[in-house]
This record gives sequence, structure tokens and C-alpha cells, in this order.
Amino acid sequence: MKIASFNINGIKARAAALPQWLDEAQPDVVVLQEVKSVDEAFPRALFEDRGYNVETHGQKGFNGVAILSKLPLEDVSRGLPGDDDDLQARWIEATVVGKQALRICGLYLPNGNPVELNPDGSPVAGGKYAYKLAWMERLKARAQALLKSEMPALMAGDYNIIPQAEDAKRPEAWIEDALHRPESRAAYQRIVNLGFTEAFRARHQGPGHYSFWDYQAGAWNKDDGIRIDHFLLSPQAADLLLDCQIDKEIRGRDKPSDHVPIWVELDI
DNA sequence: ATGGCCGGTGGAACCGGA
Repeated sequence: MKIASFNINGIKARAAALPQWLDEAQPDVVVLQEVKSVDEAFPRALFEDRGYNVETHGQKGFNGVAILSKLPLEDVSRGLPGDDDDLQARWIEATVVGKQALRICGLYLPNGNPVELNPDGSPVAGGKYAYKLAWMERLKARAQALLKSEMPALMAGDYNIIPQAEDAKRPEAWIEDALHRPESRAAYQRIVNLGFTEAFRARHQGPGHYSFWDYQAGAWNKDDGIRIDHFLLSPQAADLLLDCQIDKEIRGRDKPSDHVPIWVELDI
């Protein structure tokens, strides 16, 4: 089973490029981020015509996540648990019913910039960095519950985390950034350390692997990228990992997203 | 060497992104 994650930066803007990539890559399941559409306006037919079941969790203008699946989806859940006042559409999960059931979570983790800190180094309450770190605490709680279920599970999406210096072309440019600050990386590492396998690093080592290139400053032409889109696999899912790749060449096409797809192949 | 964009909203400049 091929499962992909793709931050598309607007479903309307990607109405041509996304179906083209689907037709080529033929993923069984895709989690999408930054669809930037309310559910009623999501162009479901583009995907249903290709045999995908479609589940969306959108909001007006920003954020928004979705799952496309050629296999049936069950027990769909929208929104990351832990804060009923959080209305941002950044989390969707569902069970894919194949030979064996697989729980798939699609996430769009908050960016967190600008970083605002109190004199004691704690994040300023109500600020975007505080929101990011609080969201990651809720993600950790959900991750723990997933592990406890002992069902094969994965959490995939735009984590907005550069895990290591080698995951950026210019790591020095990201030292103070919310994507790479120590608090952000530590929060990410605490989640991984619960027992998850980061699929890409289980298959590939070394620098030069990126999933995002800014539209600005000729970043793509200079290969000035960062690796911020990740798959975290539960132990039961990690046992099934066959492959993990980043579809880099998509970034060089017409009207690209600033992210490219990342995918795993699981023996399931 | 430096700076360079894009999408959505709403119908012009902004906001948000990373």
C-alpha cells in the first residue's frame, strides 16, 4: 500500500497539478494539508472520478486537511483532541480497511513564527509559538493513545519541524526559527521517542533531502530547501515499511506547491 | 552581493505562510 502526504498550498490553485501527480504516482491513500477550502467547496469529483474516497476537514481561507483513499475509510475523526476552543483545521484521521486495518492520521502542525519568548525563555501566552508547542503536547497525547491501541498506525503531514541541521541546506538560517529552535525539536523528539519510526530516516541517511523550497529568493533554483514533511510509524507499521521517497521533481513543474509529496510503501 | 513569492479574500491591499 502506497501512502502519500502532500501540502498542496490551496486545492483550487492545485486543481491541475494534483490530479496529474495522482495519475502518475498512483498512491492508494493521500493526506493533504493546506487545502484552504471549506468542505462544501472542495472539488470532490476530481478525486472521486479517479476512484478515491474523499474525507475533508476544511476551514475558510487557511489550513485545512483531507484524506483521499482508494480503499474504504472508517471511523473518520476531525480535529486534534485536547482543546475544544481550537478551531483550526489541522488534523484528520481514519482507518483504512485493507487486508489489515491501518490507522492514518493527517496533520498540519502550526508554523509557530514569530517566536515570542518571555524573559525567562517561556513562550508568550497567546502567541503563535506557544500555540505550536501546546499543539505538539496534544499531538503527543494522541500519539500515546495510538501506540496503546497496538494497531498499525502512522501520523503523516507537514510537521513544520526541521529535525536536524542536515535537514536544511542552510541550517544557520534556521537556528532562531520556530521550525528548528531547540524547544520545537525537543517536542518533536519526545513524540518520536515514544516509539515511532521516522520513515524517511529509516531508509535514507545524510544531507540534501528536502520537502519544501520557499517561493522566494530563488530557493528552488539554489536547492535551498528544508525537510519538514514527515511520516511517523508506530512499531506495528514500521515492521511493514518497504520504502519511503520524496517526489522532488514535482517542485520544478508549472504552478507547483512550495512543498512536494512524500510517500511510504507498506507491506499491508 | 542582495533580493527576488504565492494563495486566498474580495474586489485593494492585506494576511498567512516558512
